[in-house]
Amino acid sequence: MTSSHLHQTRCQTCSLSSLCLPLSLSLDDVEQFDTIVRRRAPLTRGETLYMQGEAFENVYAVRSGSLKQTIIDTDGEEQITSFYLPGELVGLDSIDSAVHPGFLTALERTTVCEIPFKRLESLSEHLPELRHQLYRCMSREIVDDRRLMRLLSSKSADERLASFFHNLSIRFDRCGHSAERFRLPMSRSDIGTYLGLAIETISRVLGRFQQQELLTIQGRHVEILDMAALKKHAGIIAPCCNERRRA
Amino acid sequence: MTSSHLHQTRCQTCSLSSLCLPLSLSLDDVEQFDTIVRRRAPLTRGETLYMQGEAFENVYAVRSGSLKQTIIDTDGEEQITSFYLPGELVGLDSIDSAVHPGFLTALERTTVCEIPFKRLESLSEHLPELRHQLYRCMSREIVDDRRLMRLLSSKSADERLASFFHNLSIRFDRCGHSAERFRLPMSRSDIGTYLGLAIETISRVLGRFQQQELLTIQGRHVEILDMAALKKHAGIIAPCCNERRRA
DNA sequence: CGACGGTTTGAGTTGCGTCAATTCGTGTGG
DNA sequence: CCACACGAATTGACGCAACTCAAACCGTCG
Repeated sequence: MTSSHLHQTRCQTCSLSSLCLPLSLSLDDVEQFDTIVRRRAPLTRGETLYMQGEAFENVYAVRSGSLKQTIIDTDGEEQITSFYLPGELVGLDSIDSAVHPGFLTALERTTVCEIPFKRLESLSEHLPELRHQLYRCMSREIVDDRRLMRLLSSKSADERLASFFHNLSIRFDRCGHSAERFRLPMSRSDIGTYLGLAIETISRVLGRFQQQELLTIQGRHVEILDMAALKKHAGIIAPCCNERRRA
Repeated sequence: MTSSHLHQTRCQTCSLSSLCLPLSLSLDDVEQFDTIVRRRAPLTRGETLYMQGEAFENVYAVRSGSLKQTIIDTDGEEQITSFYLPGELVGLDSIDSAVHPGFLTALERTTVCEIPFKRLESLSEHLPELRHQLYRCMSREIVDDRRLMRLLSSKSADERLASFFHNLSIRFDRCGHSAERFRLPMSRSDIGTYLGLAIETISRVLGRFQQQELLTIQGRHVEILDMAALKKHAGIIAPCCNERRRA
């Protein structure tokens, strides 16, 4: 039956476990961890995992697909603050206020693991590695946000987009896709909102990138032709943060 | 003698303890916590607490004064990613890579408490409240960074500065200063780098704010005359995040 | 008093946003 | 199966907010 099917998958056999919270846990510990994880039915494109203002109960690990976080400001403007790919942890920004600061929406068919935060917290009492991993995840999120801040505060449209694609490439690579060819899960408009650029600017810059033969892009299919040049265009280089992570 | 003087101050008697990590600890627990905290000699204006690339060992709680974090990008450009005021925790972004991502520099005479992270982590094993407080601090830092991202990605110079002053006002208020009158610890140039604006723009906008009688500013002395109007100018309103925090 | 950061003010330039029109792509219904 | 419709993406023309460069001003410290 369906519900048992949903519970079949386990951390022990998950291909993403080397990216996810169980990262540095022993087999025994992973087994303990696995018991508090709930598998959810897949979300379809556009479906929301939670709403802005909703009470915070769980964090989520992305298994497949992708999501975006959208925050609606007091002035009613919509902003995208982050995208989440497989192996990444969603909801860490909700701990402080115990309320979700934004909407979490699936960009495509997406499966996530639901992890009740209270139980995660208690479990972390006896698993120092898990605790450390949690601290690291949150710390990394801060570092990544700071990188985006620097991008937004002083970089040109070209640099922002080059950095964006370079960053995506690294993250797709890490979760088992190709670093050179991938399908964009988000629309141009999403990219624009995220990078603080008008959709028309996105379009123009991508046109330029194709002329310069940095990459090709048709619809949502991207192929990066000259990674080195893309990196150079980016200015702020993501790998300096990302290499270390793997260590 | 001096060194004993430095160790005199204790968390139990610190006026900031209600903002800081010991926030929700019992008296006994605060005492335990206090034993791992090291008081340092004050930093003078311009002195660095740590350098970019240095190994991460400690986090720091600001007791008095203020600091800025500066990151030098691969392209050599200098960016200020955050300011830290009394009661705030510094260094949480260094956990992931175990290396400080930027320089931490005192903006004025500043005292900090040094907290060895390894010992903090072990201590947190037996103090659930401390653990939770740490998670909250990190989560809050993410939320605050996201707010700045939204500011940078789509707000005008006026909105950025209004939001900046409003935010400062709240934070000064929280650590015991006046919300309406305070001394800016940072230069206009620092503000510009932080908000992604040219120093000339800062100057012009502040001129405009004075004409509109939102505030007066001479040198570094600020007086906010019309908090409500300032808030309205800000668009993104900080308090929505900050009110919750106190709950 | 003169020198030197830090700040303000002015004039000219430009990257990107806005508006508007066109094209492309995909799904729908006759 | 084609025609139509609708949203997503592109392209072009134009304006403006903020940047850059340059000069003047200010406070402070030797």
